[in-house]
Amino acid sequence: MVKKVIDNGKKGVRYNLVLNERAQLVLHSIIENYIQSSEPIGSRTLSKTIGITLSPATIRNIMSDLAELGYLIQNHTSAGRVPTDKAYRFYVNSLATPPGISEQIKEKISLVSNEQGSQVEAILADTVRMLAELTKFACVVSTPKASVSRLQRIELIKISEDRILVILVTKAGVVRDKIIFTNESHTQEFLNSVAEFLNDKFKDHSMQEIRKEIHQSMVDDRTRYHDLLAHAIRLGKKAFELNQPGEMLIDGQMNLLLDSHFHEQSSVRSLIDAFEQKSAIMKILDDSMKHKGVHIFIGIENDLKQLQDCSLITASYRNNQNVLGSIGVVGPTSMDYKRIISMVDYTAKILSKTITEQSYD
Amino acid sequence: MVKKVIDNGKKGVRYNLVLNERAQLVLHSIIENYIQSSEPIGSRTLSKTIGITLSPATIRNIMSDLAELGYLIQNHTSAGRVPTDKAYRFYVNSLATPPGISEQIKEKISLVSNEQGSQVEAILADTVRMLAELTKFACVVSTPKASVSRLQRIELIKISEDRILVILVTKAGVVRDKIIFTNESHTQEFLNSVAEFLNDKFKDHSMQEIRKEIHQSMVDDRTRYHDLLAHAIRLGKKAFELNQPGEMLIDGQMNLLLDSHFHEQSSVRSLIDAFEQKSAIMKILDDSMKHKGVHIFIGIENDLKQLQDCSLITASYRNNQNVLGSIGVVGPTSMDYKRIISMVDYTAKILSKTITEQSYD
DNA sequence: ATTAGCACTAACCCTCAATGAGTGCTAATT
DNA sequence: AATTAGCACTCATTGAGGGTTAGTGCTAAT
Repeated sequence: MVKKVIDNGKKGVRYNLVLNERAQLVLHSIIENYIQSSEPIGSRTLSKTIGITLSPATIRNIMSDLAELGYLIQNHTSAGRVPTDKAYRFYVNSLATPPGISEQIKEKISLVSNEQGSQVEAILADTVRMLAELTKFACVVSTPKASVSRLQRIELIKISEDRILVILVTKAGVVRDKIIFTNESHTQEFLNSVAEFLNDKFKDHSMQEIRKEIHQSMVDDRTRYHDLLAHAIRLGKKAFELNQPGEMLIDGQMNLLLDSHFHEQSSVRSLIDAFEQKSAIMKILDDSMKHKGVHIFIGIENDLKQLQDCSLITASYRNNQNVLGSIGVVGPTSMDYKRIISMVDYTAKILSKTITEQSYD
Repeated sequence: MVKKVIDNGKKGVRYNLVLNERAQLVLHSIIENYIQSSEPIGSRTLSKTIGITLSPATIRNIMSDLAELGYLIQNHTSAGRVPTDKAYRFYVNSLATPPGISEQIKEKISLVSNEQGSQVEAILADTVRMLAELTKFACVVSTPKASVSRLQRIELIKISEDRILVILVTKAGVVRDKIIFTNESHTQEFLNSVAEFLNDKFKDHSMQEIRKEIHQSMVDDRTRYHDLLAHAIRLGKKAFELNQPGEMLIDGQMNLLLDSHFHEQSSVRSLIDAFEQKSAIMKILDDSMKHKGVHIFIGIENDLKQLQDCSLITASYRNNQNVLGSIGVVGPTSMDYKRIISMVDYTAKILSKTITEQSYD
């Protein structure tokens, strides 16, 4: 029978990582209580709500040890204790991944964007809005990465003497348009042949590949002697240039401002800035695309300073070809992890399903 | 010499609309003070800041009358007075329209979206963001109305057996894409001829006109005997169907939440809802498109309940053909009208200029 | 018609004491 | 040896009392 909060099997080495079962139970209970109430948890309260019979005094001792180990902190001497980021990390690690989810919520998530023929962007917008409404936190989703998307079709439309509208349709169903400028004037017929050429050559290739291949062609001697080819390559280079830095949709930022956890903190302003700049959050979403399943970033685990009072729950979505992007929730570190994790996980799955059906294959 | 606050030239008829000059001056001064300080204005304070020499007692009398006429209210007996919506209406009506604007601000506004070849949506997004930053309030802009835009070009792209991607480019430079479903499968070549036909027939027509003409054609007997024509009309009907309900871009909502005027009120939640629904605000923007110049909606003048603690300043923007949409600022009723009006006015002008240059003509 | 004077009001701020939830420590109990 | 009861202590929170202040409305004097 284990007897101390810390029990690594060796005497003398006191501050180690392993908590005995009872300590784990206490910590678990404190965290769940705190998630519910958002108020510091005292030993008396806990001794009532915790399952087993344990006097306040005993709990105090355990809590004291947990505090020493960095799982809990006190705001002041005579206050209850509050979980630290380390505690939340312990908590989410101990959760079965992903936790269950009620049928009711499942249905709400599934009902989003069942309109036939919706564009991908619209699906994403609907999804992120739904998730924000459901979680009452801020939600973000990155649009399908241009570099990994495969070309379905390219169109070139002459809109003035020196401007050409380029339309790129990817297999994932994303339509991107941009305007490129030319020095020489082309007829629409000529542009059609160029587009046809590019379609033939690059259909099903990823944007990344296409850019590489175009670069290759440009150093290729043959290009210089073939008029259509030369023009196609020149225009193609401009058309496939990565100028879309990858978009991100945000919804429910307001929820954060109304949330009591942020309402009183001065960090609100900087949090907003983080959202407005987008790039930093985008980076987190990008990173999480590389891994499978749900990702969790708790407080200080976030590189970004402004997010160190928040937790991020992310999950990637995909079609049957590629991982396309990821979706995430930003909330206070004391969020209801079970609930949010399961929602994000399920939403990502439904989103993947919807987008796969929508893909042009 | 006028002797009473109210002076309409007739004795006995006391509560009328005309304020004498001194009363106007007092009211004006109260409003400008309040806009500056956001704190109730007392007679003592005012007697110091107001230009002419006037004892607090006299001012008290005038203020009392103004209160009776509904220009001022007191939160409690021993507090200073605060302007009502009616007062702000008086104030903005008395302003030279539009007030001047500093060169520094002009420059900031002009610097937005000077990137060559930006898409209209990008220009609008940049503009609304700039305006939000400048005003520190929430800003909205409606994207060019589809119905009045003139067709520059239509493209039909086959993306699967039963799906066609429609790309509409308007003269104003807006690119819209949507997917339509067909029962029968067409080759890309056929779609090209259909698109060519539609381009020939409808280029430079407004979407509204096009829909009408298509409707006409469908009841026309000839259509039935001409295969290409019949298909073109059938596909065209779907392609030009108005499914884009008119978009709206919002920025700086956060500014409102951080604004002290809203921070403490319970109306925050409903204000956010108003923004999320969009439709109500969209309607206001649409209405303001019909009139020229800057439009001002103060507090209760807004039909929408949730906006009755706000004022809206809007102005329409246009290219050299049509009024396209409008841009607006949403802030507290006690906003600095001079500043905001001039900013909105100037921004709308710059936006019109930029978009006109961008138009495909 | 204007102003000075005065009584009155209500918010705001400060202090102070009581309350209560919570702790840490020690000694008694199991 | 672990657990618990008891107790002294801490500190945020609350509410009452009192002074201060900015402001009003009314009346009488100018």
